Amino acid sequence: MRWDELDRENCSLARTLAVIGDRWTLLILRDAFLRVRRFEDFQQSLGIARRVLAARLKLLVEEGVLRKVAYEHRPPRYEYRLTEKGLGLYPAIIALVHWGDAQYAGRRGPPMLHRHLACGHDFRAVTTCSECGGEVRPREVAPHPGPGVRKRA
Amino acid sequence: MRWDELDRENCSLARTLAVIGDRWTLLILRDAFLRVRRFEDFQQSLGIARRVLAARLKLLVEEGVLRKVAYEHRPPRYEYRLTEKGLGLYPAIIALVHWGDAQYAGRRGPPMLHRHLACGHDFRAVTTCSECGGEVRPREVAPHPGPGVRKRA
DNA sequence: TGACTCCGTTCACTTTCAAGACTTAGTTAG
DNA sequence: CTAACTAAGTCTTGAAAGTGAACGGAGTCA
Repeated sequence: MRWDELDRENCSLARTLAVIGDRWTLLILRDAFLRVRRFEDFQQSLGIARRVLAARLKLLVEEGVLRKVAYEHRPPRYEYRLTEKGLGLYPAIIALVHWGDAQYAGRRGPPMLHRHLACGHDFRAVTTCSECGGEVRPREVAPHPGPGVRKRA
Repeated sequence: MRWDELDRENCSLARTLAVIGDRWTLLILRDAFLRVRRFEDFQQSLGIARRVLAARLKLLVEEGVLRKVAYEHRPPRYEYRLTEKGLGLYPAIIALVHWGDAQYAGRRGPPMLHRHLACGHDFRAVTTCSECGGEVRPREVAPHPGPGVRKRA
């Protein structure tokens, strides 16, 4: 199967990865959450090939994850900002960061901390159940077909 | 920058993506969470090139995300199972699935539902703060350097 | 003996990526 | 007016990774 057929799969993860699943996109979005907005800044922050950066930004704009906002008119220059849809990826990104912190931080601790402004503390992300509020553990979840299933071709 | 230099970056997301950030790995892990365990089953489920599947499984075993368990001795055959470290990726995966559900599910609803066995209900994953228990929203988080920071080279 | 199973490996391409030079459109300095 | 500079891409070229199909090994089954 080629990658560009993935978005037709009957799986929300596959459709998500068709948009943000390549090697660089989540790092671009991490930078976006850290208020990086301009082509040149993304490029220098990530060391990504310019051609690839241009392609990724284009896709993210087409998908509505980022939007281009003019910040200068002569010459016209645009910056890239997260949309609401893009902001919706925050839980996934913070979960990946937290996994990296747990697995790869040295004895000195993680390179970044995250302060929850609502309570003022540095926090870990905890995945909880929308129904009972309890923490969700992988072995306590049973996936089953939902209303949107289609049969495999 | 080449991809194999990423794990030296001073960022937990970069180090995480160095392990699970390629196009197929999260789909392999999705299958693993759905109790797919054998080479042939991964290959047929995903339609991935066998060469790539072999390389990914090898890396995931080396990284301790999966482990090989013998299920037959003559001829020796192994299956791939999630380790505790691998199970730790569940919050990230469920967050990505939830984003896909929210953005791409048709009017009939998502293709898969997830039942929380602790309470018996189908649930959404909610990212909450380990300190105050409140739901975390992206604009309410301030990242700042932690004890493990190193200066950029 | 021959067909079959499972887990990979090899081969012959095709596609994507990395790194840096180049382009375009406009601004600022001399 | 000209030259240098900036930002946002685009182009080029060799290297790397991915694709799909065929092949191999080690054993089972009829």
